[in-house]
Amino acid sequence: MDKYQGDLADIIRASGGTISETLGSTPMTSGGTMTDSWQFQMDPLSFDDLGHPFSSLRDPVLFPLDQIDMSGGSSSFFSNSNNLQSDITAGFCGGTGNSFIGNLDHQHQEIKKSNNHLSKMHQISQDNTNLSCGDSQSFVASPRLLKVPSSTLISSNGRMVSANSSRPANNCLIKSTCLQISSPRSTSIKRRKSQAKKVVCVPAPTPANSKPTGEIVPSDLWAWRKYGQKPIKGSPYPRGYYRCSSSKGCSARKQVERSRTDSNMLVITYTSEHNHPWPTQRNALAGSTRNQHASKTTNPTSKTLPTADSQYQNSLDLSIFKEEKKEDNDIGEIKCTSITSNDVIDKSADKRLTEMEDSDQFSKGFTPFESCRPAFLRDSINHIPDQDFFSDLAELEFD
DNA sequence: CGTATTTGACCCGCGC
DNA sequence: GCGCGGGTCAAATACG
Repeated sequence: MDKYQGDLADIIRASGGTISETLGSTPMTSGGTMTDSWQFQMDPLSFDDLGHPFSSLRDPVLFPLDQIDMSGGSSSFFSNSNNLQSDITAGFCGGTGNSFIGNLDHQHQEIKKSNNHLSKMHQISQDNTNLSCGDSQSFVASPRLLKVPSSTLISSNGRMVSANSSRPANNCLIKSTCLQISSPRSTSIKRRKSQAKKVVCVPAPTPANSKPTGEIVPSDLWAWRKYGQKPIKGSPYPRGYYRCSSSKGCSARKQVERSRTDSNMLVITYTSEHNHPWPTQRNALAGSTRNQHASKTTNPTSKTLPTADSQYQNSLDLSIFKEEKKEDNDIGEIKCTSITSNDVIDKSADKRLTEMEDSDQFSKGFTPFESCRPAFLRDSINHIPDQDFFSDLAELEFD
């Protein structure tokens, strides 16, 4: 394979993270379905710094992908190979220093290359338009699966989010984010293509009254305002366009669409970064109040449908994922315990966290999110790649 | 009245 | 250059 050299100014960052759950202790196989795999109704962004959609981008952590089988279905996650020669996409995940990553055949292999995450990467290309989270061949078999090795409190919207408490979680798998780095050839690519993007896949919240084509969008800490919707060729589902409404002039945007192959999955693409601090809880809920109300009063056939954020937020549970056991060579199981639920959505995240910290749960071994977040992620967020980082990256050879 | 959503029109990148 | 498709704009509308 040719040698690709990245350019610092030519880096396109695209990442996403999600969490899935295996069925019991049985690892997912390439023949599995995402429907079976995804049980958590949580915002994958929670693994960022309390929901910052781009926080992971500040410091991409690159995993050696030589342990990952990128053949067959794995690579089909990025199914468009038109840009194979020009784009380098390096997968990376968050986790502890001794994280586990890889496809199903390797997920128990330990990767200990903290000193050189760039040792090897696998070149793949990405075309957001072809993302198909629900495609078992493309996503379940994706190598971007990471077990969470440490106790993890999942947070979203500045709140604690949870999995469906009716079904205890066992092993939690985090689909890693991706770092897409273009080659010098792509410097000529127009702005639209070179925008930083972060693509995440999440299970589509499905309130009882939602429609199959629903517009239920998992919320994050930011306030979003919908400014457009377009039908997408080849997809039965429209794509919604949202921009940040927390701050005037913020260029952050996101697109939400349903997976073409699994309507239970949502593909959310974040573009641009927020240019302002975290919104307050009140701001974060801006726009949802009306819709929450509307969802209760509006005729289902009404032209104005309730937004997804409000409905989804209503269904959020507050949960803690506790590491059940941990072995030297394995990460053990992570158990999900639901603590609170619907009645807390109007409280601030801080208050919730405080309540949780004061509860007996913590005294019995649960830890708050900030402290139990995988150290690997913590460190990565606090560390900004320096020039050497990218120099090393540029000198990588891919075969 | 302020804010959010809807939706057709328009703009623009991109392939042919 | 042309047409397609995706992204954005902005007027109309809905709602509190």
